[in-house]
Amino acid sequence: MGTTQLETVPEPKYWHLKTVLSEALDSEFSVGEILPNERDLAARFGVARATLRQALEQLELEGRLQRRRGVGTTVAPPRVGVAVGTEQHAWPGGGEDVWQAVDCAVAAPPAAVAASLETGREEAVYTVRRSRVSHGQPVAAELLYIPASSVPELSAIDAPSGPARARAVLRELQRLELEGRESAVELGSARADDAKELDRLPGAPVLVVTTRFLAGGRTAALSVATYRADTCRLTFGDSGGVEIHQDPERRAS
Amino acid sequence: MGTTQLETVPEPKYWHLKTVLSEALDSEFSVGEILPNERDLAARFGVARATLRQALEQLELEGRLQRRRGVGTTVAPPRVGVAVGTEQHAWPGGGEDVWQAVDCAVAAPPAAVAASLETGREEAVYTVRRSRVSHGQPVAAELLYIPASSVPELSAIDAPSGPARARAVLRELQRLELEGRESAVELGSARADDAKELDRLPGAPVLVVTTRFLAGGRTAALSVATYRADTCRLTFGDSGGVEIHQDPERRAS
DNA sequence: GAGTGGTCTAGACCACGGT
DNA sequence: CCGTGGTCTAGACCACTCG
Repeated sequence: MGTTQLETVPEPKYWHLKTVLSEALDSEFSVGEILPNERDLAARFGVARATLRQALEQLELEGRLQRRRGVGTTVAPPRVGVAVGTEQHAWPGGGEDVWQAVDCAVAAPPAAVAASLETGREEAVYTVRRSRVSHGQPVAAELLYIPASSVPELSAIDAPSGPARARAVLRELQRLELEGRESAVELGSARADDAKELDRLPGAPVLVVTTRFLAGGRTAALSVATYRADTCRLTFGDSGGVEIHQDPERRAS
Repeated sequence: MGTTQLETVPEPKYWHLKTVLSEALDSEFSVGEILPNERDLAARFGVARATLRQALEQLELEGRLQRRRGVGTTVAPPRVGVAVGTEQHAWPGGGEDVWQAVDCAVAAPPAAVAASLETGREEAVYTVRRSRVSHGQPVAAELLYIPASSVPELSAIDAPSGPARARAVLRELQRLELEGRESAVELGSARADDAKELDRLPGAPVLVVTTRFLAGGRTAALSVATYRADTCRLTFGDSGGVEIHQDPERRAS
């Protein structure tokens, strides 16, 4: 009996909300501006707070928003482009480096790392922690795994634990002839320790860049770097590392 | 009154759940196996379904699980490595290509694309849709923007709309001398059309690879490719594109 | 039609950051 | 202390897949 089938596609509320908010961000807000709190926003749109939050989560994932507990929700600046994989034939720590050595331990690596390094299961490797800062904000945390066999000249007690030892290991690495590197990027979620260093909550989305450094026909070092997915755009260039200032296409709806 | 402050760090339930489930996946389940449904799992762990879902969401984000409405939750296979940015100096569509041309339209591109192409705001460009399949599964959807000025020999009605015209445009592109390319990777969420092609729901997490093809001192073409973030690991190699069969380090907690 | 995951609600309490 | 976002609950209904 004339059951008018309008509203043909019942688009989810949160999806529609996201679109509306996204347009509002473009036209009515400027970077850094603080949004009304979640309870007010939910009331204003006539939805439950959970639904509103679902929309905000998506916008945060896309780098449009930044939310901080106890503070509020702010409009995020455009993602910062961080160069990865330039200086194709350079060891980590060489030349002027964007990374800062934080610490260095000697320990057995995770199983997957050991397999990639083709070291024994329980064989200890140098584990260098580094952090990367861009525009005053921490953007990445890295763990660099270096088998002792890659730096044979180094004695384990060469320097006191800490940044000094980390730098000593990296310095020693430069002596090898680097034959190439292979990188992979995938989505992950921040472990508790990385999250702390990145000023995010555990579980925050990150881009994990795994790089194998090849020398002497094998993997001489392995880097696992986790970048903040909300604030970073990873750039790979073969054109001399030209900085792209162009805003990438907004992928929102 | 001896308020024993055990449980020192009230780790969120869903986080702990994620860890437990993750270990269970490693030890008690095999790839493709189907998990109990969400209501049963929630009951078994004594949490609300929403909490259980929060844990599952994280695991899906990390590529450990695959959920499909009306079907169930299954254990996902390891992420497939897809090569990006190899054949550094090749145009899209050249040689044996992993991409398949789907369609080609002539339309005004999004503002951000127009800016990157340095074309006029309303200037129409060829917009080629391509899709990429790996191991029988769709892994990426791409939009290739090519200004008419990059393929001057082509007449707009050279071929009927559809794959044939798409291939004609790509063929024409080969005539230019490619000077380099710049790529960037960032996290995004799938638009409705891309989601459909990738067999996912709108909003699903994707890795967006934006590539500028440089010729004649300017951007001759722009590719925006969206890869399924749950199933893909993007590989960048300067060592001849050696396939890495090694499982990357699991970033789960 | 039965069973699955996806959406949505209206509450509650907690952890954190500033005042 | 108050206000913020983060977590959690116990329901309900919807959209989809498949037998």
